[in-house]
Amino acid sequence: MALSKKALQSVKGMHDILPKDQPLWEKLRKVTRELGEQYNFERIDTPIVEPMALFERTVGEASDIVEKQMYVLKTKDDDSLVLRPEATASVARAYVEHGMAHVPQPVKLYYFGPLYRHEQPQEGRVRQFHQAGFEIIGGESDPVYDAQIVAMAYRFLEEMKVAKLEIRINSIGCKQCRPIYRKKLVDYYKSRPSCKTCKRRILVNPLRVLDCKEKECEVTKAGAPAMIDSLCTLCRGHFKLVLEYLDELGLSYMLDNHLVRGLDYYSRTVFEIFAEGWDAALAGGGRYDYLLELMGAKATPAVGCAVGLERVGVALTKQGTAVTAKPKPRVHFIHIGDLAKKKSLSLIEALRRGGVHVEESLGKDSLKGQLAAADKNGAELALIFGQMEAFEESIIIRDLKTGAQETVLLVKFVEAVKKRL
RNA sequence: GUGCCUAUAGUUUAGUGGUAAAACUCCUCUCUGUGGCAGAGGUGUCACGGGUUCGAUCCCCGUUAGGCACCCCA
Repeated sequence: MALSKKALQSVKGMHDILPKDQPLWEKLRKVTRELGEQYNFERIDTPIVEPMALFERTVGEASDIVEKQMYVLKTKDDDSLVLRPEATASVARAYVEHGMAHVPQPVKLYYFGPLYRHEQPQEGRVRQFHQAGFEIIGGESDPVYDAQIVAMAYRFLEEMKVAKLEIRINSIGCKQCRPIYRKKLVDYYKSRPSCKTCKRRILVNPLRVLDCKEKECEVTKAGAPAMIDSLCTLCRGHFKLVLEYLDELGLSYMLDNHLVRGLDYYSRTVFEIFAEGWDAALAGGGRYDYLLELMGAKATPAVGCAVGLERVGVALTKQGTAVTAKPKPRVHFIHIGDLAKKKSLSLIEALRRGGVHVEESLGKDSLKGQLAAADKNGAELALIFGQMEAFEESIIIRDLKTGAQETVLLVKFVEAVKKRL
């Protein structure tokens, strides 16, 4: 029985990465790997499925991710598993589980893989999406790591040739100063006009009012107290150093005291990187000194970033600099007749072993058809091997541009082909 | 989860209340000894389900998917 239409379609918000998209993804993988190696990070791959509790605790019960975006799986044992909605918690889990606190600190790890969130798809937002991320776990809560992480995220986008980047950065303080700020903000909002959503937000997750884009909130938001003025001495000093290190690295940034981020585990530094003209963050990250503690492990400072890979692709397309396919094969092997076809296999094999990128059309038998295929593939040379050549132990090399052709002996034809490329 | 818009061939699109068309692509043939050309043919349950109608690809409703925005986030 034929499958239904729906069964023949990828599920909503999850897409095939087709051959034509592969050059982009190959480059993304390459940049991830190279950057990881350059900065002395080690690769880690964690399972796509994790216990649900891992994210409930760490990302935040009130966050959208946990409230409504997780793909939850019930197992036969009645465990609740989820398709991971983000990777930082998984990496931190691995750090704890494998006792990485007992190797030289900090531990630097990078990953590349898919994440799952049940959201409404739109530009730059799909349900299965990919991130490359870099995490520094352990050691001190040293601002130099924050700066390095920002630099890496920036470098990543630079290496991918995304133009006109803008770093927005903020500090959201620590356990000591954030509650004080939160109270200030709540008090401030109580007596002022704001939109419906913000009236709710101010009760549930006050910091989020700073993200609001409603007209009603504009004036109130503009006059709202800034976190940066409420930072405690330690956090202020920390943030100041982060900025100084960024200056030292020659990275320009924009202070954005409305930048808060949605996940509970962030503390102090938070940042996002945008490409001009598109209001979607291409990369983001920050410090998460409380994450391991939230997991019930020993409090351990950490900082990290993630790059939204689909978004990098969208940004490149918008900027007209999409990554394009590699050049096509340049040599096309053509056979004529059954005897030649049989012998062709080992000749093609010899070319491949010799490092020549050769394409064939062994499935076609007509000479014209094969030449047409060679032409279509943009080959520069055609190698023509027929009955006569098989007897003479030779092969014809035809230049497809000029039409010039010449017969060479098989004993040295691989070299002859190479010479002409 | 909400709102608006959209759905015709592999792709980009036209079109009509009387069951479809163009361009490009792909496949086959003309064509087992020389390509780009040409000619001929082929590739569609007009997204799915229901309703109105003598008749629906077209009008109406629902579903699904896609796009955009909200929300949120990478």
